[in-house]
Parts: sequence; structure tokens; C-alpha cells
Amino acid sequence: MTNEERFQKQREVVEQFGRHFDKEGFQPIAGRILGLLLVMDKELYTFDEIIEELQISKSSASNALRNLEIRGDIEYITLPGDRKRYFKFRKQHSGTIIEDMEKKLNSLRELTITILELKSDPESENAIYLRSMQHSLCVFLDSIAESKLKLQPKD
Amino acid sequence: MTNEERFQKQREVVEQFGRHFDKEGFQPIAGRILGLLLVMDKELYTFDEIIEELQISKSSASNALRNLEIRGDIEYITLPGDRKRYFKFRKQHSGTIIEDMEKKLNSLRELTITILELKSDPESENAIYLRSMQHSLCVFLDSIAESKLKLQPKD
DNA sequence: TATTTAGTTCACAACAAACCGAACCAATAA
DNA sequence: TTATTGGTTCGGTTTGTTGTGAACTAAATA
Repeated sequence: MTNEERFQKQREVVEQFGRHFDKEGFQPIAGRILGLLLVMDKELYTFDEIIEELQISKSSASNALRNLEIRGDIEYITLPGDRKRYFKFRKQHSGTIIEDMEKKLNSLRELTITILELKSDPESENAIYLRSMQHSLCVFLDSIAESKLKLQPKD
Repeated sequence: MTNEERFQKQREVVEQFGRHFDKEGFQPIAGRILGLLLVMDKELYTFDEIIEELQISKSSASNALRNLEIRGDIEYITLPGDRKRYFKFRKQHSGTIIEDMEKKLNSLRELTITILELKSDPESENAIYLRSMQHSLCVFLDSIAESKLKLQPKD
């Protein structure tokens, strides 16, 4: 694979990555920026390079970058004697994805508990279903906890 | 708790449930309908009762109901000599939530593999991070598979 | 001091999603 | 046959999102 071919393929994956994160509620441009910073061989981009590479306006870039930084998905470094910011993908503790799922499942679990408490007939179809669902959620949350232990065997 | 109090609280939880599912990409009304069918003591609603209870238009109800049915989240029954449809929450095999997560994680895993294949420097910061992420994903996917086995110990 | 650089902010245009009312249709009832 | 019931479909309004260009600011440079 020539460097040029690789470069083109990386660009395609940036787009693919973007689409993936659109589905997670990212705004399109934010997903593309994140993809750019993660996928390309160049892992440090300036504001202007991002604009140039993705063909977007300064304002779009400015907003998306601010959001991504607040969310903790990117960070930037500065070089002495250089006013530009160099953005990079932020290596979060890789539990984040898992922790997000955990949060969602927990919130769902709390919901099922609330609903069950309000059912006047604990043997209604839905009540029975909710209990089985709650059980599944517990089993699953346990296995998440287990995975987390496996992945960070510190302390 | 009086029946009236319970009823009011259930209505609130319908709203809460709706907000939860908005986040999952449901349209607001669809989430409220799903909540209604799952949360309230009454677990069988007609079209008109749904409209009445949620104060929405016939067209909104019609569209949302169609979508929910296509997605397999609700179903309806009919009674002999009664043209009305009675809608109910559809008890899906409770693995669905888990399987959705599994799909998402798998697609993310495939993406990381693709990205890694295109990295020209396998020791770059992002490449190293991607490998650790891939590892986490594998551990996690394993534990999902395990949970699934625990939950459906048939065959 | 004037100019350039590196962005931010604002006002708005373009588009999409969500919802509604009104018209409509098909099946049953009168 | 006409009226009513139980919806569906169509067209349009409202609301929200995404992105832009132009004006602005603050720091560095000339």
C-alpha cells in the first residue's frame, strides 16, 4: 500500500468513524474531528489544519472543538513560542465506554424498580416481565463489574 | 397510597420513561406511549384512550404506533365483534438490550481493527491506545457472552 | 502604532424532525 | 343508504439542529 493509498483510506475511515459517532448523539462535525485525530497518522492537528482537512468553517470548528473538549474527548497542547493550539485525541481511561453502558443500565434498572413499586397488581403481565428484566439487568451489571476488575487490577 | 395518588405517580413515571427513551433515539411521543403501556396499571389501551391520556393528535398517535409496532416494541390484540385495536407493551426476549450493546461494541471493535490496520506507525500514541481499547472490548464482549449464557440456559 | 494571527461570537440561512388539523377511507351499524 | 367508528394520509406550521459568513477580540509581531 502506498502512502497515498493509506492516506485516502484513512480519510474514508474518518468518515466511517464519524457516522458511528453520529449515532451516539455527536454532531456530525464533532464526530469527524474526533475521527481525524484518532485515525490519521498525523495525531496532532491545529485549528487551521482541521478546517482545511474537513473543509468546514471556522465557527463550526470552534464550536465542535469546544464541545469535544468539555466532554473530555479531546485535549490540546501548546508549544512554547507558538500561539496555535495542537489538538489531539484524549486517551480516556478505556473504561469510559463500559461505564457509559453501566450508567444507562443502572438508570434503566432504577426505572424498573420505580415502575414495579407503583404496580398495584404484582402479578400483572408487565409486572412479571419487569421483574425478569430487572433480574437480567442485575446479572449483566454484575458481569460488567467483573470485567472492570479484570481490566484494572490495581489496588 | 390512594389509587388516585398511585395513578398520578404512574403518569409521572410515564414521562420519566419517555425521557429515558428519547435519549435512545425514540421520538418523544413514541416514548410516552411505550411508557403508558408499560407503567400504568391498565396494560391494554385503545387508540382513543392513548390520544386522550397523552393529549396528542390522531395523526401523531397513528404514526408513533406504526413505528413502535414495526420496531417490535408493541403489539395489539383485537376482540371479537370489536373493531378497535388494543395495544400492549410487547415482551421481547429480554436479551434485546444486551444484544444491542453487543452489536454496538462489536461495530466499535471492528472500527478499531480497521484503524489499526491503517496506522503506519504501530507504536504511535493512538495505535497503542487503540490496542488497549480493543483488548477491553474483547474482555467485555466475553463477559456479555457469559451473561447471555447465564440468562438463557436452554440447549 | 499598525498589522497579522488565532481563534470566538453572533445573526442568520438551510434543512430536518415532530406534531397537528383536516380531509379522507374502509368497515360496521342504523 | 346514510351515519358513525376507527383509524390513515396529506399538507403545513413550529421547533430544533447544523452549519455558514462576517464582525469581532486578544495576543503577538512588525
